[in-house]
Amino acid sequence: MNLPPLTQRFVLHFGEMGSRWGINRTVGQIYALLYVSAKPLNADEVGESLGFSRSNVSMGLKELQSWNLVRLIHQPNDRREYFQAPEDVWAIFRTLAAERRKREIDPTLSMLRDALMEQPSVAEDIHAQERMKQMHGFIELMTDWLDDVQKMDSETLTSLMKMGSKVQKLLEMKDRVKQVFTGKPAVDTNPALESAPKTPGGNDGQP
Amino acid sequence: MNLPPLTQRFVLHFGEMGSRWGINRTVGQIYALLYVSAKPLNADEVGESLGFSRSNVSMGLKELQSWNLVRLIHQPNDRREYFQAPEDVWAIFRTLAAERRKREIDPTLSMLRDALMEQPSVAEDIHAQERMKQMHGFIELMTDWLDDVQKMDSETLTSLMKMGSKVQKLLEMKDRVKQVFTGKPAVDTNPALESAPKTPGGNDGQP
DNA sequence: CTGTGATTTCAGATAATACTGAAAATTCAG
DNA sequence: CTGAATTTTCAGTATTATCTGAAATCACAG
Repeated sequence: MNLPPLTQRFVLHFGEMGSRWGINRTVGQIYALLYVSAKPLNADEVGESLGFSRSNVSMGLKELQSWNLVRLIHQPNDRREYFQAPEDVWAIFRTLAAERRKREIDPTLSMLRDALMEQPSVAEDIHAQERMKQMHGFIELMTDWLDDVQKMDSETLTSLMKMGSKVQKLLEMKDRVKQVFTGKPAVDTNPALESAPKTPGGNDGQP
Repeated sequence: MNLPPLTQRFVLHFGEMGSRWGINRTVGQIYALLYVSAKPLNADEVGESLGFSRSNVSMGLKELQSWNLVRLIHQPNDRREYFQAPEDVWAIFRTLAAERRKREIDPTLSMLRDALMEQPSVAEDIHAQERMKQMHGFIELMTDWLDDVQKMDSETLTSLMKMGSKVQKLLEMKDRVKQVFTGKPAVDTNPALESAPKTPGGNDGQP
């Protein structure tokens, strides 16, 4: 491996972290290299740079393509395939979230759905099914929310995230505004929202 | 393995998914079993139920403890250690998020921080460092947001998530309210991000 | 078509992980 | 203390995943 120092550090780190992220070293390093590279690379260049066999690179790139994490392009007058990683970090995150969800969440969701349709035959399974129901509800809440926010554009999401927990204050504000219009405390589908410290009548005593 | 049908399906599924989630089959199955179990189990019961050797169970439980995913308790008049998985799915999620972050994100963040302090020595590294800067900024945005959000209680979070992308509407509303105070339209290159505290009358919701 | 360059496949080699049983260490009642 | 019950460690084995080189397949200019 003969890479400039910063690039090398980045690449090696991704290789090592790979195991924790559920990808292998090769794939991690290839992605890292493509991510920091200023120009698209072909498979030989990747193999050369990282010291992997040509076939290993081929499999790694195939894996990355199956994750939609690299784009395949062609240079004029060159039959070889060139690869690049998309630049926009938000786009990368969206892709990653979608793919991981497809592989790591959806199968579980579907298994849980099936299990919840069954009639438990023994006492232990009654409790087990109740637990699965809780898990199912939670995962569905999370994935539905993710679907929703993934529709928003990156700038809006950035703004929201920078607000952090201040969105809570906005909710309270919304609530107060609503009261002005309706003349009575808002009774939303979301009871928790009413636990605002400023809400005139209904402080139910929080921690 | 001799488990009631629903429990068995759940356990086997977690075992298989384990590889995708970066844990091994044993650990996945043990956790699944504890999760659906109505009562705490000791290591022998776990091993018996799942058909694992006693030592394998011991290592699996150790792993789960290092993730803070199981709680160790004692029964009166019984020297054996019993294990249970916390019930609250939100609490489980918070633990999982915290642990995964510690293992899978923080090391990368720290590597990126280091790399950004260096002076690139060759042209390629200048570009590479710029890419690392983008990645670092994004990850920091996400983790800071997560820190913020993790402080909120589960009910509030549930409400927010059920709103989904409707929070966007709130932002717009906030913006209009601000116009009333400042007498001029908000800068719209970044419509949502008026979080700058410099706006004279516009309290954007400080703690 | 044909031949060359490029890519993929795959059987076997290598490396990494998971699992077990036996032995060591720990815990605690008596 | 002692010793039985319980848990942990660890060396060896089994299993699984990764990687390679050679051969097969594919793509396309001529």
